[in-house]
Amino acid sequence: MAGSSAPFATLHVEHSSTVDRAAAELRRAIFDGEIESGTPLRELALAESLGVSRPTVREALAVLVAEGLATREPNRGVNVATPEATSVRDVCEARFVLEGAGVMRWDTADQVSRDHVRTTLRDYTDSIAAGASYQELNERHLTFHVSLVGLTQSARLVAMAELLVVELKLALAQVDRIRRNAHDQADSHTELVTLMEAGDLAGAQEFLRAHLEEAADAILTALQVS
Amino acid sequence: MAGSSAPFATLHVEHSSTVDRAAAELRRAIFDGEIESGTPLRELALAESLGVSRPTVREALAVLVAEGLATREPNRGVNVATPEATSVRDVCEARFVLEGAGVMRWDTADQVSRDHVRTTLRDYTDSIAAGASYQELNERHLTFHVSLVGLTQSARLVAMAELLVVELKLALAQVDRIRRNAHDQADSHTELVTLMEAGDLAGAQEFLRAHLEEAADAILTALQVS
DNA sequence: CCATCACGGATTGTCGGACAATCTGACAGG
DNA sequence: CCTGTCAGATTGTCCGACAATCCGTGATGG
Repeated sequence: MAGSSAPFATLHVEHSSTVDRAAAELRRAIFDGEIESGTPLRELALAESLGVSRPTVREALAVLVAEGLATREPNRGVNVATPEATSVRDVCEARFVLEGAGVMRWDTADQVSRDHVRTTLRDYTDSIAAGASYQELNERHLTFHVSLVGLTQSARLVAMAELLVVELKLALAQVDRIRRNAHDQADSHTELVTLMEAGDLAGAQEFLRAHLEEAADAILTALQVS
Repeated sequence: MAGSSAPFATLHVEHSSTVDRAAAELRRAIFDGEIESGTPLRELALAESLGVSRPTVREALAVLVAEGLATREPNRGVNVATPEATSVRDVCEARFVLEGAGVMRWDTADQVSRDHVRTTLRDYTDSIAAGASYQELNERHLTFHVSLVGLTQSARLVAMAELLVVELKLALAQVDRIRRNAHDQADSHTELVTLMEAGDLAGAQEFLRAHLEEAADAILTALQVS
């Protein structure tokens, strides 16, 4: 009515359905450690706790299973997924493929994607400097890694990377002692971007490989201890 | 009871739930072209047609949406997804990242994965020689491409590749004139494996890139015509 | 004593029906 | 032309119910 050809492009209300809210609540409970890994998620009990009906709970559980946060065994219900050593390694390998592909495309990526990488890195380092909470640091850290995948310009690869990150957050929820490493990793990420800016993509990729393997090892040793 | 430590390893009954069967039936109908792209999938009508209840249909539709075969608009139901030009390009790009990563790991992959690539290639060429149906040729062709991703040794990357293939099959269902290219592509695949066996991984990757782009172009022109 | 079988409780898988909220489309009115 | 209203259709969510399946426990028989 008032003007340009595409007005209000940035406006939208979040149309959260009950299922979405239930799934979000379960996700939060898992990431916050309120529900231990391996816990069976009984439909009836959840329906009572969440104040929704059993069909709604079933749909929410289906979402969690699709995300890899929980596993369904036929006729035996849904349990919170337990991160295995093999799956941590697998996630690490998959992340290297996706993020490494992004790194190698630094030169051919568009300006927006590169700026996004710089922005997420600065957000991360700022959060460290501000002494943010463990939760927020993790969030920013992983957001930066996903932004690397964005350099491939492929929405589907980014979506896949986000799925991997969800699984990683599940593993991290088991071992929150990882928080100690947050500071050490900060410089590491800055150096990664510096390498890319300098045009040394192969070096950056090798750097990324080492970084991811180190992270996987840290998680694995922490998992073994607990 | 009778013998070795791991008997009956290859035995298993298919524990198909009603939801799985309903989803499979819908998938088949979509791939066979019985349901055109963009068709709304009404829950009540499907429940009657499939002879199952509406909640079951809802779950099956959720599966299809998660696979990317259909899209859900809140309060407006689910429609069969329509392959856009951008999504075809995106799938192509994502496939190149995944399959290319597999190609580059030919040397470091284990024997089983390499043999799997050889097997799927032979199955494909055999099917061509035997003059198999269009459906079967497509199936074998895409199975070969997924086996390339298997060279990364990452189960998650393979799962992602299979998701991409599902979306590609949706696009192919719209343009079955692609079948003409089946023969032309056969040699192309054999040459790809030959390059890898010879150790020219970079060449193989470049070959793959050209192959995928060519396929994407073929689909896109076919889509534009229709 | 040990292996097998039978049984009860608990949980899931599936079903039918029901109602409110929302969207679509058409129609009347300014 | 734009706005407001209404009826019909469809989805989102809920409730209650039942069969099928799985688990652990205890009885049975060799």
